[in-house]
Amino acid sequence: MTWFLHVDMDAFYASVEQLDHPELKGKPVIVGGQPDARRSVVSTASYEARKYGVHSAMPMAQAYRLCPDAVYLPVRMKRYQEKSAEIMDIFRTFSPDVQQMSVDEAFIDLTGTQRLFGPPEHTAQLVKKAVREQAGLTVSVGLATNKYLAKIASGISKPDGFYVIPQGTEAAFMHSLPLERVWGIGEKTRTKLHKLGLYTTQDIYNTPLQLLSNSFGDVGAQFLYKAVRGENANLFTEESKTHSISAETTFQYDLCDYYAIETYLMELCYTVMFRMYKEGWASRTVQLKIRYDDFSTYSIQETADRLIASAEDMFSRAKLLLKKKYTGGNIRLLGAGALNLEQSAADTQGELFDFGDGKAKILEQTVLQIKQKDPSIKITKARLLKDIFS
DNA sequence: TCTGGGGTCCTAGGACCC
DNA sequence: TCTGGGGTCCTAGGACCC
Repeated sequence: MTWFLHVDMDAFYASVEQLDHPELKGKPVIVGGQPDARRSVVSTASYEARKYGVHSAMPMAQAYRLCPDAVYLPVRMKRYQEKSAEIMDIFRTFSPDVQQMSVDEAFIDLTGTQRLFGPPEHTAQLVKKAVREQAGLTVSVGLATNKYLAKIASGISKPDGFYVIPQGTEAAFMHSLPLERVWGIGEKTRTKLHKLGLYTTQDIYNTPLQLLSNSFGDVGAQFLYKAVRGENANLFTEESKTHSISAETTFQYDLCDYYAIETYLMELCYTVMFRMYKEGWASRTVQLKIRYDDFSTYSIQETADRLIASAEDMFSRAKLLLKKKYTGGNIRLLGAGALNLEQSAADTQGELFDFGDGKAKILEQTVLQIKQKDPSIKITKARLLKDIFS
């Protein structure tokens, strides 16, 4: 019998802040953009703040009205990643098979760990204890016979929760679950289900696969059919086929000056390309994303025959996309990305196939190396300098 | 009070080839 | 001279998740 544990850290960003600043323990803490900044949202609210109705993705201004006395803190991603790595290492002392899903959650395969740690229920408690004692944080865990159910289970009794779905009760568990808790069914799908007269997991259970296919397509129907039976066993197992790296910015005030738009686009391209250098990716596809003041959102992408050679190269491709897509108007958000990433090959052919970008790439990578050695050193394109001095 | 940023996967249609 | 069928690659948009 296979057993999977899903571990979800409780209000992760806020909890790390409370750990690093003990005087904040027991107080409402809200991590996100500045509360007085326009267009910022809540990343994480501590459970003390959630009592006031504050939750993730809520506009900061609204959170501030609900809970003006909360402590508002900016996101310190590096710190959370560091803490995350520490906790993942703790997980790996319980099983060699740890699958990290995001900064604050992971699956731990407990199949065959009985000899070392006892039954899975016991091991789950050991994991909670180890994280609490060694990392100073609480986590919620779900234990089930497949990853899909373990993931749902971990959300049942948050925070500091523990929920087991015993073998043989999988379908019964799903029948007891409100639609809002079914992973993979969001607001749009729920509305669509309601229109079909389906309000519960049991309603879906009693609907023939063929009927579901008519409304949700073969893949969607298959997902729903299996979900309500607790049978999405291999949902999180496949390696993802595609990878992408993107960066986007929502401006505090809309942009309509073409030169300013291009300058931000350049900054985004440099951000994306520098990450690709660091992580060893290559790509032939550049994507541009535009969101206007009415929130309408458009994207355009173009795949070339040859790889993006440098940040400058990516910028010139993105500029062409901007020219094609942007017809004027107020831009609220601008994004740039590289899609269909491939492993970057060793740079042995650089001289042979130098399309004039070789120098740009070497320059950019040198800048990156200097920045990595000493992050306090500021080197940047003259066009971006205004950001440094502003 | 309008609505962040970074991802993955799916669909439907078009281009192109055999 | 009214039009098959399959496969692959690409694109734009949408749904969902953390």
